[in-house]
Amino acid sequence: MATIREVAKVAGVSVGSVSRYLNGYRLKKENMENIQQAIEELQFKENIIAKGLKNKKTLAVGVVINSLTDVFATSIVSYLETFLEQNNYSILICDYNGDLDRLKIKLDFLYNRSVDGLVIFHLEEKLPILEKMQNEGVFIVAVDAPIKDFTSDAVLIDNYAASYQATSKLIEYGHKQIGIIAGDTSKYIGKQRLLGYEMAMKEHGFYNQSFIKLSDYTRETGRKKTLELLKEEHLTALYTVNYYTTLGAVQALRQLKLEVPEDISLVGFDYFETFDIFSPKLNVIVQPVKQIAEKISDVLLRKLQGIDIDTYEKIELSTDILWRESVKKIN
Amino acid sequence: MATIREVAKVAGVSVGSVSRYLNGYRLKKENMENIQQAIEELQFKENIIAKGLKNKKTLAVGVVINSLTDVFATSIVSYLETFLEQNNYSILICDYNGDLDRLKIKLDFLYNRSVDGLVIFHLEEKLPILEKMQNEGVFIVAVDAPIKDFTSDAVLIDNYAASYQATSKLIEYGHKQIGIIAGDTSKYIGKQRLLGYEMAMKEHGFYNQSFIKLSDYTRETGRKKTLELLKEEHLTALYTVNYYTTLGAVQALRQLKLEVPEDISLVGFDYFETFDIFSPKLNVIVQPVKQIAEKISDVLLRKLQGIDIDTYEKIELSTDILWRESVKKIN
DNA sequence: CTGAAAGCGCTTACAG
DNA sequence: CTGAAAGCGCTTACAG
Repeated sequence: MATIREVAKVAGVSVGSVSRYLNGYRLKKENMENIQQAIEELQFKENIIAKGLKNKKTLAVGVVINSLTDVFATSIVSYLETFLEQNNYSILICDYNGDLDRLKIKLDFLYNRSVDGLVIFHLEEKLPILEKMQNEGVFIVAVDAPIKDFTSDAVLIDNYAASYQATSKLIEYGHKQIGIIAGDTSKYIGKQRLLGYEMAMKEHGFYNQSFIKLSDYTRETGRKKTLELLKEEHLTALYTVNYYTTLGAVQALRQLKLEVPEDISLVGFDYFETFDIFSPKLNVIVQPVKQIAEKISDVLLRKLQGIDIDTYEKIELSTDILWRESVKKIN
Repeated sequence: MATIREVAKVAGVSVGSVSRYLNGYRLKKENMENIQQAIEELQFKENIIAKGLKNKKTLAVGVVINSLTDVFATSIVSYLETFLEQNNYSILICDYNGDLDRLKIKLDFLYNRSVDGLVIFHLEEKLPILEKMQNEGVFIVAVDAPIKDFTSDAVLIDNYAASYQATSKLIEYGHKQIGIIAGDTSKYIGKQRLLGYEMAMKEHGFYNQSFIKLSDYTRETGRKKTLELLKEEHLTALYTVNYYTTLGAVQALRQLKLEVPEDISLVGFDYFETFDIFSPKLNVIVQPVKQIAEKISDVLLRKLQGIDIDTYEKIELSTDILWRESVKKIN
């Protein structure tokens, strides 16, 4: 727990010189060597707190996700943590489990912690605290969905194109009766994912409103809506718009003793290893998790370094589709 | 971004008084009111960094888990984050994905951040950095497994009893040929979970070494080992010692077209919602996730408040068993 | 290139 | 109960 002051004494220089050395300035060669030696001798570790007090920087980034048990979000956070750590930024993580009041508490908490940056997942409504933070110089990156009426950097995927492609591909395979278990279409992601499907269906004249069920991204609702939809309509294919909905659909198909792809084809969203216990292997839209994390950290680190501070980027990444065994060609 | 100094000026008192007020000391009633008013007027927010510099406290706790996509660990962290946040502590989260070098880097990072506490999951080998941190006053809590030759608080579950109970229950149901896909038995958890099984089997004279396969907690190895085991031995029941191994076993049984529980009974470890897409519903050992988080934060917060600083607790929580449809009674 | 000094926003022992 | 002052461990404009 030596301080810069002790290092200075041992090295025979002033504290200012030690500070400069630590911050990469060039000193007289001899001084640099002496300082380095003193640092090692004393096992000096710089005090990030004290540094932060002067610099008005905490080297901390708040990350807010809905749930820490959401594998999609945490797999992004996992990469992000590594990238930021490599740049000496730590992550303060918070989740709020869909409770808006808790979200506000957590944001207040991060505000009080004076984080330098904030990464916020799937939030669409602007909150006053966000503006306050932004005004005080906190860089905010929205992930998954842009925040309405709020200018910030955003890293998104092209949800519309993802759905459009998946649906088109099903159509290519001869399907016309394609159902969708959509998400909350009052929100950005849900809307985009539904629109892409609708566009593809309309282009081929297959659009039918009764093929559409709205759900809430949970497994259980996904399961119920799938059961409902299949009771009402005869479908040859089904498209489910997120991981948990896909799980629910799989469960429903099993309850109905429908075989995939013999009885019905299935395309899901978001790949996770767990899916591979299903046979046949599901066809799924894959989000570029690592790339998303890279973009978030790129955008954020640039700003944190003071580069292009007042231009905002909205980055939209394309998705991939893992085409395996759960879709059958029909005529 | 008002400071204590400005508040003092507006309230007509000294900075010391404002500081005392903020820290809960009683002042003259009038002064307290003036200070409170000034705080609101100026929207004063205390600077945790500056506070930390004086107090030598960061109000931050490092949390190290193997993988941010491990739902078991993150569900504990989710509770933990809430409990700590309520006490004004933030969580710095790190994962290392099984890479010991990365683990060391992350621990160094947390050391440099001067965290006040450290929660470290499933680490068994002591590392020099841990001793260094402990010597400098960082409170360390081991979760999942105790750290060998290292004295710290620990929050564990009774793995031995969990296995013993599960196996005994299978025996009660008439099973004698009970296989186990165990974990890494060179490690604490793997060993304990195997020992409990062995003890139950031995007590009834059913022990047979060929019923045992060692695995590595991954789905894929779990799958392979299950296939091997069932090719070699005729079993009426199988016990799998963690979540991912259980997933692998389910997959293997499916490949072999074995029905649960008609053809073979199955007991798994760790309950997660995902399991419920399987029919029949699996019988699983359940760890008390929320309680684990509570104990971690209790132990840690006490120490952080300076209570019982030099006694260490090893808390072993009992598990529960969710007994549902995947075990058949036989005679 | 480098030292002396002021200051970041707090806390707290000291004196009254 | 409270003010003045020193100090936590750094950074940096200023002067040389």
